[in-house]
Amino acid sequence: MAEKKLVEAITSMSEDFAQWYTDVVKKAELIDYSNVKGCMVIKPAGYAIWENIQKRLDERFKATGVENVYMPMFIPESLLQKEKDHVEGFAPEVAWVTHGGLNPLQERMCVRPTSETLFCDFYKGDIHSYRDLPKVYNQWCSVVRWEKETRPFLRSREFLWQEGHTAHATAEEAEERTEQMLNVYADFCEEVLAIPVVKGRKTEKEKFAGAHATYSIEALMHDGKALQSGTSHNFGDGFAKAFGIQFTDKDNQLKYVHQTSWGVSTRIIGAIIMVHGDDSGLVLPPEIAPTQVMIIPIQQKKEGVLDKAYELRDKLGNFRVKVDDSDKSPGWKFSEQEMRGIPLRVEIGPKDIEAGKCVICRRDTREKIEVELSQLEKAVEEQLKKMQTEMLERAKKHLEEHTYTALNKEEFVKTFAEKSGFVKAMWCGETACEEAIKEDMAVTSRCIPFKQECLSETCVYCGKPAKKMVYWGKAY
RNA sequence: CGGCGUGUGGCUCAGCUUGGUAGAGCGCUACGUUCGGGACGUAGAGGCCGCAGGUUCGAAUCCUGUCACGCCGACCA
Repeated sequence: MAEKKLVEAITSMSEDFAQWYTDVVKKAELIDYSNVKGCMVIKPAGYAIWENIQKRLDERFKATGVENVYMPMFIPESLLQKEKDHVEGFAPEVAWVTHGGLNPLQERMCVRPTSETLFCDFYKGDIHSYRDLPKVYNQWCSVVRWEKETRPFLRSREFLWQEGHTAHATAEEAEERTEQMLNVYADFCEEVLAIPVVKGRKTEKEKFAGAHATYSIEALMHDGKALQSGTSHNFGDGFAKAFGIQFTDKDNQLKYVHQTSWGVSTRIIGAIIMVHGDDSGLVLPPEIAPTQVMIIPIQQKKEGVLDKAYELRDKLGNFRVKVDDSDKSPGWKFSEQEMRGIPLRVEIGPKDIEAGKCVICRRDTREKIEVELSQLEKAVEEQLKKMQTEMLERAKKHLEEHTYTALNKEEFVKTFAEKSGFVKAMWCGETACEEAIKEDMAVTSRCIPFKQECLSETCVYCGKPAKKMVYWGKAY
């Protein structure tokens, strides 16, 4: 695809990827910076994407029996401290509320960085019998983590997400749910967002504070950096024991529940931008695009042009379609549509009307096609479908082409020095070795993929006997 | 938390070295001509120069302090 730079205001990706990202986020009007450091205003164009993500994910959740609830946003300090690893993991980045109005609180409360403790506290009182299980709750909310370095969507001090929290009678059922939700995320990413992901398990070092096991989906951005795009945790009965969540089972024995939690955040919007975007701006997969088709009238003041544009809009009622009837020039509108990543553009002017045709143009390839007006609906449907499919294919190709293998330390170091992407390599399974790799190469383990391969018998870094194949990478 | 950088109309910035009536481009408003890849003309509106002290006859400019934001690291969804 020819990457002709059409919009001056957007820095090209190859020149400065970080600046490109910021430019796109701003020019596509997804967000604005706010007066609170690290907190962003999500503007209509950005929020509409999130609403679609919510809608499409929520329907997939519900299909697996999930019910939505809402928990308080404050967590008393004593509650946060109940699970040791958990509090150690989150304490450095929580925001504290110390006053109610003018009076100091008896006990300070943090603004939830995540809600495990609240769900546990609730489940303790709500679960008594095996008949009360499983609990498969989810909430859509915002959480606060006092990050030091922030970036729009990728890392902000307050962000929107969903967090599912479940309680089960058996360890097997909890494990099943953990994997089920990871698959829901992975399928959603591929089918709706056109983002291929690597599914796997996190190492001990990278797993969630308090979890027995953490699974994640890892996506590869255009610059070769990895982005953890969704996580699913199996808590075993660790939290249950810390919080005393017990039930009487069928065999009249008192048992602890087994829990899971899983989440996807607005960070995924960052993934959409960095996987699909180009030098002209955002490129949205048709499935998730708030506006799928923008109709741009040419010479709109000429009689009949706008009427025709509105007529086409009504005819395309099955799609999310808009007419840009502002009095900007057509060229302006083209650029605007491209920066915003609207998948399809329909150009309609006097010449077209006379010929009974119009021009449609795909955002990703910029391919222009002349279409008979009578065939427009069909053509739009076809092009949107095709675009969705090809976007996934392109992203898959990028992922494959930027996934390397390394058999020994020399190759490992060399690959990361010369390339950017995932490197598959064997690992001994020791945290000390993983830490040394990070220290030495600024590379972290992304996951231990479910699809294991045996590349060699020894650890790529320390040479000890290898236990697992791991995806390594530089991460956001 | 360390390193770097920036605060001047809505936006991007010039002016600061060497103190002397606040500037440009874009955007905005009105009217007209335009319209197939960011059109043009004419007229207009809009700024106690981040904040607080200080030096000076006089501070956007010099000094001190402070706040905020951005980028790069370490830490994290």
